[in-house]
Order: sequence, then structure tokens, then C-alpha cells
Amino acid sequence: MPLSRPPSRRATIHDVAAAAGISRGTVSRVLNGGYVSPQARAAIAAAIAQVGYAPNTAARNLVTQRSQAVGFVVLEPHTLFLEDPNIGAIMLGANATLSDADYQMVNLVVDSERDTQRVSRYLSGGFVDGVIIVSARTHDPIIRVLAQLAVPTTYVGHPRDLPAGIPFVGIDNTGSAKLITQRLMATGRRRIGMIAAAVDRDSGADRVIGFRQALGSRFAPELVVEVPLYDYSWGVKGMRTLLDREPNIDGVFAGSDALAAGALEALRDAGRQVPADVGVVGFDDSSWALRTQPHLSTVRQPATEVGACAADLVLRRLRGDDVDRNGVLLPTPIVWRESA
Amino acid sequence: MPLSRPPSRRATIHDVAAAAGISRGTVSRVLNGGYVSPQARAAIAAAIAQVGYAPNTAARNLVTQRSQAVGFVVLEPHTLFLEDPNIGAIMLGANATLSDADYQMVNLVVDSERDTQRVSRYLSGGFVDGVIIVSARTHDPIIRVLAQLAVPTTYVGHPRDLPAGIPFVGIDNTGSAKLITQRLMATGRRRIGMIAAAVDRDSGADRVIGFRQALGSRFAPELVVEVPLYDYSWGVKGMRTLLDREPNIDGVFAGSDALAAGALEALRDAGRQVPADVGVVGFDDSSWALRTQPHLSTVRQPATEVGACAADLVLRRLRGDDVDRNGVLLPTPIVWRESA
DNA sequence: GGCGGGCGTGTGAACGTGCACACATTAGGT
DNA sequence: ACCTAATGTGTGCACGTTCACACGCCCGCC
Repeated sequence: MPLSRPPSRRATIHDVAAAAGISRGTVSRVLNGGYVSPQARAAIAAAIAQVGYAPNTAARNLVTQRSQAVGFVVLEPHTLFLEDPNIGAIMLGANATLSDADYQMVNLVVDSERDTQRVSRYLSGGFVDGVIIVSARTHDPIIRVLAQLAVPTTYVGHPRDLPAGIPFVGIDNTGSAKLITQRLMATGRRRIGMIAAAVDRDSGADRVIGFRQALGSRFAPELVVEVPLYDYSWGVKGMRTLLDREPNIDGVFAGSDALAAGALEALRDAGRQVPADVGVVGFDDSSWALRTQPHLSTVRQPATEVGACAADLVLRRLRGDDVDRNGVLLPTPIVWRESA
Repeated sequence: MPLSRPPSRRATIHDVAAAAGISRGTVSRVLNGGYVSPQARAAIAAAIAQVGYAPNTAARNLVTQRSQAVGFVVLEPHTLFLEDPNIGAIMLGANATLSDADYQMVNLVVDSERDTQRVSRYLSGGFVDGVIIVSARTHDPIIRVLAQLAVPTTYVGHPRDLPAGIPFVGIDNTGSAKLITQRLMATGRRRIGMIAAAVDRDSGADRVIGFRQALGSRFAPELVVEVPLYDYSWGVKGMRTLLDREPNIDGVFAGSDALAAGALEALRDAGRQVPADVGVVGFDDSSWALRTQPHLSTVRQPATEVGACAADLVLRRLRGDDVDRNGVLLPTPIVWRESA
């Protein structure tokens, strides 16, 4: 004799079928589309309302072998996640695209060693049909785990050790850093420094490379100050260090708008005029850029489009289309304002 | 005769059992704990590695009737989500607590009408054991949907129409707004205005109520300016409006630090000294507060703790403990700095 | 009038897992 | 020597769903 179940158990398709006096096969058909008579359809609709039925998607996934969900994994320690204006925009861009295709975006944050393991388990547990990875570092242990995952994965950005054949989407950090530095030079600046952050990530490292390429033989390693975070207060500290090392500095490329805003404060404290004495450029074209005095010249980072593109890449692989396995780089217009 | 399956299908517990020459029951036991001999354990471990087995968590959930996951639903339009410094902190606080209990936090963003429906379906589909809702508006349609959900739900904040018996966690917006306004008055300010945002949310509306309570008979409705977003640029605009309406204004309570920072800019443009001519206070104690000149006096919002507390509430209900159905309010210390 | 085909419905077999139970083996106590 | 307990292992069923198939019905056509 079966145990009596708790009365609060969820209604199943059987309950609906019983209440409507029709077989569960037909109930399934009205849910998923198929030939059903109007009478049966009506009876089932009434029964569903009566018993308060909601389909158990987990059970459905088990048999259909797909979940209509895509994981969006953010690999960030606390601080970066809160401060970075791009991640939110990438996420919303991805969500909009997935939503249009009727996919559920499932956002997982990795904030500790334990999270890494649990999230890996989750992603390989059949809850998602595809995965988007944001801000992976070189040598991130999760890269190995995901490589042997049965699920299509797309990276935003491309860590150096990303195995070949895994698509990614990003921006040309090297090229845009080079370009904006060159334009800084074109305005007559001679002693140009850089405040670099997150150099353990490809995005951060590539901006330094572009900066170096632009300066060529005029590149001076001591004028690149590395700070841990893309953060206002580190912009202040980084600029002070630069001023110590080269009091006659007349140009600064900051790795983000937040850093640039901090740099502006440090310059103001030191009595320098921007852009008269020192030209300052940022990166991101975030809300910081219009919030400073003067407004920042910067590189527009198409974060929303990046997210949409990553989602699109996953969706295309889900449909079985073959996609460009070499990755996609989106253009980054330079926005010229008053700060340089 | 069964069809031959695609060779790329995922390994199941049966494959492991076959490879190890042991029944699947024993494999299940080494996965979930139970009496298993060392030899069998070793053979199974080898077999798992050989066939590349990862348990199908969806199937496990189906039989165990629980998912070890908690949904974290953010009900925000684009802009607010990107600008609000609290949501990220609440999320990370919740994640830390859930992670400690070995629960997976699953973050779902609602950004459109379509999202509302898909997320409701997801939440009622058996993928989560509990739900945390952030920043619900009064009359949000999702409140009704969630009310009849079989899953324990906790709100962060408490919309006016939240049905009784549903626990929530928040801060005393009314009380802290009243307190900081009173301290503004205590410094001798006589003509005090407010820049209010998101008044369709309980948090925003309650801050106006507290402001009004503090001023009592001196309250002047025209000195409350409502703006749509907790955003720097709206702070600028709000402050300009206040200056238009009351050129002799000498105190301002802004509904967030970002608004306060904007107000500082507008005041600077108008040639007023802060705090000499006008006292300004904010709300949140976010990174904005130390980024302005002068630093902001503000209300510290314990966002991380709010998230942790919400997660704890869900976990306790999951364990069957009975929790305070009237909700929890966390203390909000006032931080007194230079701006007032 | 038999027959093929569209329509509407019911039925059984999966999907991959955990769990209760049955059973087998061994050790230890009376 | 027998019973009991502890330790291992195998088997059947259930979870809630979809899907392929089979069945019956009615229509129109040769």
C-alpha cells in the first residue's frame, strides 16, 4: 500500500487528466500542441485551473533532453562585480536575445572556490543547454572543467589559454588602446603614462600591449602603473604614483572611465589643468564619462552588443548551425570629448 | 529492438555500473553515501573517470523532489539594475549564505513582460526550492503569481500589497529618513528639500514619509522633487529644480548617494558652498559617498546583510523551522561626514 | 461497399535517478 | 551451533513528463 502523500503535493498531469476525465496524453498535447478537440481543450483548461497545475519542467527536460535555458556565468570576486559597469550591460544584452528565442537566462555567480565546484556541477547537471562565460582569467580552473562539458560554451573575452575551437566574442582591446593612445599623441602629448588594471585578464593585458605599440620606441615601462581594480579610488592612487614618477607627465590613458575619473581628481589636487596641462582618456564610455569635469574622451565598449552576440552564438550552435570558431570582435568607436 | 543512440549521448549511471561490473544501486550509494566496500568504490571511481560520467541533476531532482537551488529574482528595468549599487551587494550576500549551505543561487532577471511569464514558469517548474525577490513594485503582477507558488518565497523590501504571511527583510526606510533629516535640522538648517526617486517602490515612498515626519508642520510639499531614477544626472536636475523653487534652500536630503553627488554638482554650479551654505545628506553609504567633495553624510544600508538575511530566511523555511512572518528590519547606522 | 487517410484519443515505454526492500555474507555473542 | 547484528550488494518501483504507436471514428473516393 502506498504511503499517503502530504496533501500539499503539487498537481501533476495525471491529476489534470483525472479531473477532466481525459487521458494524460491528451493533456500533454494541449500543452505542447497537437490535434485536440475544442471540447477536450476546454475541459482540460478548466481542470488545470481547478487543480492549480503547473508543468514540472524538470521532468519535461528529462525526457526531451533540453532545458530551454542558458547559463550565464560571472567569474568575479566581490568587488569587481559591483564596480564594473559592463557586466550588467552584457548580461542584459544576452538576456534580451535569449528572451526573444524563448530561452531562460540563468545567471550564476562564482565568488569562491566552493562556488566553482558547485557551478560546474550545476552546468553539467542538465539544467542548461548552453553556457556563456564572462571575465574568465587565464588559468582559471573552470576553463578545463567547461572544456569537457557536453554543452555549447561561448566566452566573452578570450583568456590566453582558451582551447582552440571554442568560440568567443569580445572587442579589440589592443587595437582600440593603440588608437586612442595615438590620438593622444596627435594632440601633442609627449610624456604619456597609463593606469592599467586587471592585467591578469586578457582585456587588461591587451590594453597595455596596445598602449605600448602606439608609443613604440617612446614607451617607458615605469610610466605604466598597475592597480588591482577598475575603480575610482585606484585611479586616484595610480595617478599620484604617475605624478611622482614623472612630474612633467602630460598625457594619461586610464584602463577604464572610473580610473580616469579618479585620475582627474588626483590631477586637480596636484593643481594641473585638464586638458590644458594633461590630457586624459578612459575606456568603456560608461556613465562615468559624462559625470566628470571635463567630460572624458574614451573608447566606447559595446557591452550590450557583446552580450547579444554571445547569446546569438550559443543559440546558433544550439540550432546546429556552424559558427565561427575563431571568435568575433566587435568594433569600438572612439568618443572624443573635452578631457583630451 | 531499441534504436541505436547517437554516440555522443551523455554517460549515465548505467554506463558506469556496466563499466565497473557492479549494479547501479551501488554506484548510487558511492555517490550519495552508504555502505560500499573499498574495492567496489575504487572500481566505480575508475569507471566514472573512464566513461566521463556526471550525474544528471535534473533526474535526481525529479525523484528527490528538491533541487538544492534557490532563485534570486531581480525585477528591474535596464537602467536601475545597472546603476543601483545595492542589488549586487544583496546578491553577493545571499550567495555567500546559500553557498555555505551548499545551495546554488540562480539569478533570474526580469526585464520585460515576456520575462515575467517565462520566469514565473521557471520558478514553478521545480528548478528551485525557494525564491528571493528583489525590488518588487506595488501591484507587480509577479506578486500574485508567486503567492500561489508551492515554493517558499522571501521578499527584499515589502511592497504595500504584499500578502500577509510572506516574510520579508528590509531596512527601516521611514525611520532612517526621519533620523537623518532630524540631524540635518539639528545643524540649524531651516529650508530643507528632498530629491526623491522610485516612489512607486516602498523604499522610495517610505523615505519621503520619514522626511515628512521629521519636518512636521514645517513640511512643504513643493520642496519634495520626484525624479525617476536613483541616478547622478537626475540628482543634478532635481537640485536645479529645488533651487528654482526655493533659492534660499539650506538643506537637502537625497534619496541616494548618487542623487546627492549630482546635487553637489548642481550646487557647485550655482555657487553654493557645501556644507557652509547648504547641508547635503544621501542614502546607501555606497562608494559614491567617499568619491564626492566633501564626503557625504549618509545612511548606511547594510545590503550584504540584507541578502544574507533573506537567504537565511529561505533556508530556515526549507528546513521546516517557523520564521517570523512579519518580516525583519535591519538597523541602518547613520554615517556623519563633511557634507552636512 | 471497401479502403485509404485525416483527425482525435488512449497506452506503454522510455528519460536518469534515488530509495525501500530483499537478500547475501560475515562476525560476534550466548 | 544458533541467533542477531552489521555490512555489502542487487532489484523493482516511483518521480512527471514526452513521444511513438495503435486504435477508433468519419469522410470521400474509386
